[in-house]
Amino acid sequence: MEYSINKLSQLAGVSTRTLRYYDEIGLLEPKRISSSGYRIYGKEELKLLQHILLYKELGFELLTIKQIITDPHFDKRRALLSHREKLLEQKKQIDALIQNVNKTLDSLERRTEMADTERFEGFKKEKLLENEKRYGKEICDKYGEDTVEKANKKFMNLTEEEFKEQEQLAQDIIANLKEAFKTDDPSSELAQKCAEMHKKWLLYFWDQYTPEMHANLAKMYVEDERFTQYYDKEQPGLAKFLYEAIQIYTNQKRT
Amino acid sequence: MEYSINKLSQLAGVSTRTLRYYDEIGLLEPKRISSSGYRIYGKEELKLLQHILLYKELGFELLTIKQIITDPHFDKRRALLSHREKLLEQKKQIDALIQNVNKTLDSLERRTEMADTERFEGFKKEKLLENEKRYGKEICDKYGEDTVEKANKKFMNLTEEEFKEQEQLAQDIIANLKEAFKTDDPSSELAQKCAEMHKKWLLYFWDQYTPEMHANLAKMYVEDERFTQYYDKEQPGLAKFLYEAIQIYTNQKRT
DNA sequence: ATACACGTTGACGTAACGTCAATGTCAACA
DNA sequence: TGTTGACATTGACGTTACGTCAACGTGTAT
Repeated sequence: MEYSINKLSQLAGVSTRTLRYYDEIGLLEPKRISSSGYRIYGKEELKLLQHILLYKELGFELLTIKQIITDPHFDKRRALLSHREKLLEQKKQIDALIQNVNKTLDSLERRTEMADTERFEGFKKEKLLENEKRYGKEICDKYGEDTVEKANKKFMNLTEEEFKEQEQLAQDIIANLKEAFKTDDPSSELAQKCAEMHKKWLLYFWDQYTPEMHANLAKMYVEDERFTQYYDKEQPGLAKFLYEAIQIYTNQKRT
Repeated sequence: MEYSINKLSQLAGVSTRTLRYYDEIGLLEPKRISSSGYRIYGKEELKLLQHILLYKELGFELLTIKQIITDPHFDKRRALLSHREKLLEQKKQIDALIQNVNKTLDSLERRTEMADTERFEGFKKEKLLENEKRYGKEICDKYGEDTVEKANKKFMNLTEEEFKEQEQLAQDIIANLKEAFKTDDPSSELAQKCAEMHKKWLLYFWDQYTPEMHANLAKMYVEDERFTQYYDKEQPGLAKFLYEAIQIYTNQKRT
């Protein structure tokens, strides 16, 4: 029994375009070509095609399928195992995305449903959520969940006034830092004042302070681009400058 | 503060190609273009870009993101909800794929680990698995799990000899059917003999037989391409011919 | 002779960029 | 002032697995 491209496509339930494509990439070639150039397939090709479709249903790429069916020594078990790993990985990613979407939905609902009196509390919660989404794991890993918990609690206890002070202070630090940056000397008086202001700012969120912790945080300012960016968007190099200023500042404190 | 394309890309952690692409599709255009044609971005663009990346992390398509950020009346909640649905759907699909891969792995292991004495049992199990993978749900839905269970059990009880008989019979049916097909008359003697042979064949798997069940199955031969294909691969139209022969055969039986 | 179904190759489009290539611009240094 | 090197531009191809034309050739029935 021989089949034209149309018949084979109907038997197997794929489009003729698909068969032509498989021919093109050498995945499934017709048994022979008729004098007028028509593709002619045989029973073998039908079987092969069914094999191909089986693997396709498992989500394999055509290139991989080609290897599987052309090389009979190909280790199918290994291929299946690694493929399963890939699928599990994908599943994990999708789960993470779903969680992420859920969080975003949460914060959205909070914002719309919040009464005016609760607005500030909701606002802070949202900031926390945002923060968690951006840095979540890393911070916990570095400082321990306990420390993070405490910081969050302190943050939630801020009054609206304190919050505004803190914001203002953050702005002042940047302004002074920009000035100090011109001197290009992180040990300059102004730069050291910035480091001190930065410490004061931290105490809005931390309930204990050690020079080590301060120096450690500063290191993150240059190592993690998400922090770097906060200062560098005002002036490239500002994050590193602050880092150096804080190193000098905390070294003096420790001696 | 103004940023060149390179600075912005570093601040936000994306490639310059990405920024050019976003410009190309009108997702994020620079604040202005310098006299020499350079793209120049401002702080606003940085913020917008961060928003874009936020949505991108959630797995939104760029086209959707464009709508979200350009139209402030866009219903973000609805977008998030429907997006979550999409993700859940994807997750379900991946789960199904994983199950499928697991089954395939199972049947593979059975084949390799099987001792010679168990070969035939393993072989039958594999056939069943294969079958289940191909038709699983539909058959159960049509006949009820109970009937399917019984049929599977009967199948597993076949001796090697019976199995071979059954295979031979299936081949004979096709051969006769091809002959009968030439007459183009499903009520012809030969065609009716085929219907009877088909009944006999069925009794290898079914422990009860009614003309209704037989006629019903025949209907599936023309309605479900996976069955059609089994006969049509020998001769287009064969499945339908058998269907008609069986209809006539069972109608006579019922009157 | 004509109609009509069926076949062919070739090309573009998809999503979101990566990766060249060819060429222009800018600041700094010898 | 010429040159170097970093940075910018546009343009184009490649990626995956086909869908969807277009332009054109074949086979068969009327």
